[in-house]
Amino acid sequence: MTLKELSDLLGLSPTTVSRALNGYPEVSEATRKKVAAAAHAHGYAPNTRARALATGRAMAIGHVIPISAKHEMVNPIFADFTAGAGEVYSRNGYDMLMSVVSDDDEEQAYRSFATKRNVDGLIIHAPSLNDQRIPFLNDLGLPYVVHGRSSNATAPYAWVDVNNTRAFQRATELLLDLGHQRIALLNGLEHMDFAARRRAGYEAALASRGVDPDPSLMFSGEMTEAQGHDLTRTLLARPDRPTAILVSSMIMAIGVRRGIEELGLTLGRDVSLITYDDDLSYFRNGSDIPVYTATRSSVREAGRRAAQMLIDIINGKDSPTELLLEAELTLGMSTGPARRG
Amino acid sequence: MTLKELSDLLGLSPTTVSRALNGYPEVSEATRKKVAAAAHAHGYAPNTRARALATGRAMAIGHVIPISAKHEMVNPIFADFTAGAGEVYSRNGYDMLMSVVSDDDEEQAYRSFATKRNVDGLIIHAPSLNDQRIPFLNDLGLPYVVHGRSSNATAPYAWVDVNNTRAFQRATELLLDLGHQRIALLNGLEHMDFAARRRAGYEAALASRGVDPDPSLMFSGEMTEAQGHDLTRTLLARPDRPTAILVSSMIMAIGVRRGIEELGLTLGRDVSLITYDDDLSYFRNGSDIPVYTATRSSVREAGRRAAQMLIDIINGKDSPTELLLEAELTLGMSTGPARRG
DNA sequence: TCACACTACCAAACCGCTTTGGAATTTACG
DNA sequence: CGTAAATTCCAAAGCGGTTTGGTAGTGTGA
Repeated sequence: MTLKELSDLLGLSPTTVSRALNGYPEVSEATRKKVAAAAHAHGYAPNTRARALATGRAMAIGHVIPISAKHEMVNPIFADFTAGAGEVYSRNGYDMLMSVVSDDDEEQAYRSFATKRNVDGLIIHAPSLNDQRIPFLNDLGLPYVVHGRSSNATAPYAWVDVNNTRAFQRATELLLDLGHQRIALLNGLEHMDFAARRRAGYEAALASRGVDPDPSLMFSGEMTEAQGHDLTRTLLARPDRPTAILVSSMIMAIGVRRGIEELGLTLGRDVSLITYDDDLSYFRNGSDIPVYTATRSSVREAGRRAAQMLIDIINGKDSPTELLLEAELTLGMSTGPARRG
Repeated sequence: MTLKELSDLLGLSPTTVSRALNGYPEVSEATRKKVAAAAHAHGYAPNTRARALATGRAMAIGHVIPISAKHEMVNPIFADFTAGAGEVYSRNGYDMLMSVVSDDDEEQAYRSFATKRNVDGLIIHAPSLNDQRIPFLNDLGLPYVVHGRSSNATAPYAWVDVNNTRAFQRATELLLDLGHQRIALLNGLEHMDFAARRRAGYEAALASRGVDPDPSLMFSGEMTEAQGHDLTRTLLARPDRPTAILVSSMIMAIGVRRGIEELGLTLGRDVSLITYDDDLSYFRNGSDIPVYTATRSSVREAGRRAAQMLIDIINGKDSPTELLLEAELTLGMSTGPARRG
């Protein structure tokens, strides 16, 4: 069913039918009703491609999912972020276009979106400290929103981020309040912006209490379960082992827990643990009392906010283009007072 | 840069330029070279929307991500499946269109894809035993491939699936070989096809050894960590507690492990555990020796195969439209001989 | 009654590409 | 050399919508 067929059926011109369906005022209420009814009855919906060509708007947003070439790893938060963004898109009539590329080819993917003109905007994930995509995209002229920030960026850009510094500062302070002095940090890769900020928060808390940071307690790497386990085993084998561990991801925390329990130690009693929790839908942190004490922030909500921000930008609304979400610190069973050595 | 601009620049007609770029024979090698060079130099790529309109092909595949309205849960395997499929799509010039919908609205989402004509095919996830989407999509006339199968479907359909029955049969046999008699099954929701097949495999193995299945050891529900933990606690509190547990998902297995260890028991010694492992990139099962004994199959590879199958169907190749992948059974540290009561 | 402003509709151009149906030029052959 | 067959290119017609620039028809005020 095309517009022309529908208009022939109604004895109207395509112009009028189009206007009726798109809510233009130059059409009487009576015919608008008739048109709407007929469209519904015959299951007519405008062909996206034709409409996009005529309006110059693709009504689609592009997400580039980079895959670490080395580790073939997909960031586990994409699914939930995407779900949040997707809600907003469909509510606003936008499609979501995903492009899965090896992280070497990422720039090419953006360029291709731009020249092929099949999206109206982009969401950028996982920015590094000095992310080259930002100047690149500023040149490209396609609107975009970054999920996260890039500390060293010089030009302005739109972003939605969590206050990673504050979150880790508060978590560290809680551990210090509980009497912990040797606190290990299992962080993400430190060229990533979020990881650098988390470390800054951790160090700030230590500094404010006059505790010297011990570089041998600080790690950064891929946030996998195995990594969490292995690092924990190494850490706890030391004579001067830490009494608390601060972890950048729930998945890694699970590995930490495994390491702790393999040694016959009890989480929350022998070793305290606070983790960052992205509130992933398939990995809720306990049912009633959280298993892990955690700084929590919904990545799904971040997806919703970023999507809305991007749509606003595309539509020329001058709403704020920077949004800092606070993480909440929820007490679970993985923290307790430091035990006297 | 449009085709017309490029052709003006070259002093050629749009026709010739289009043909040169698309590899049609009616153009001399010399001009083809010239055109290709100019296109590259000016960064020209055809406007997807216009091309789609002209050719009648969207060059895009739709994925509908249903979100459980009740639990707001995103299936964690989507990310990896998507990554696999995405690789194949981009290699073949296809885009991937995602639509996130509450599972009540799923049919509407397919219909919308069909009437708006913005995809050439669909991938269907998580089929139930008697999935209504199959007859619905057969009527709709949009090619599709199902990730999984629907046992009660009457009409034929294209699918890529893992041999769930065989996988769970072998896993159960291994436990029986180790002397376990009371084996619990923590399964997914049993209206889902994969869960029903896994149970069938489990029951077949028990039957072949003359072990009576005990319905009180069989559970089905959402495969979350919390669920795994809670069920395990309940099971192990029983006087006639099972000596082994068979679990349908790695994430659930982590909860099972937590439950076991909270009771001061040791995994692989006091209680054996085999899990289904989808080989998720962010949750590799141990580094050298797997933590869990598992029936493993790469959901990423399934994504690749399903995508290729769909593209073949769209292009009218008559390659096979049914693909059954076998899971491998890998030994980890979570299984051991049954201990004498 | 006439000019003027609305209202309700429509014809045709356009978005940027592909493709059909020639037309012009070159090559091949008797 | 003349003609048939290739070769190489192009004009124009779609694809299915939106949008510009009208034109009838109705209502208002002088």
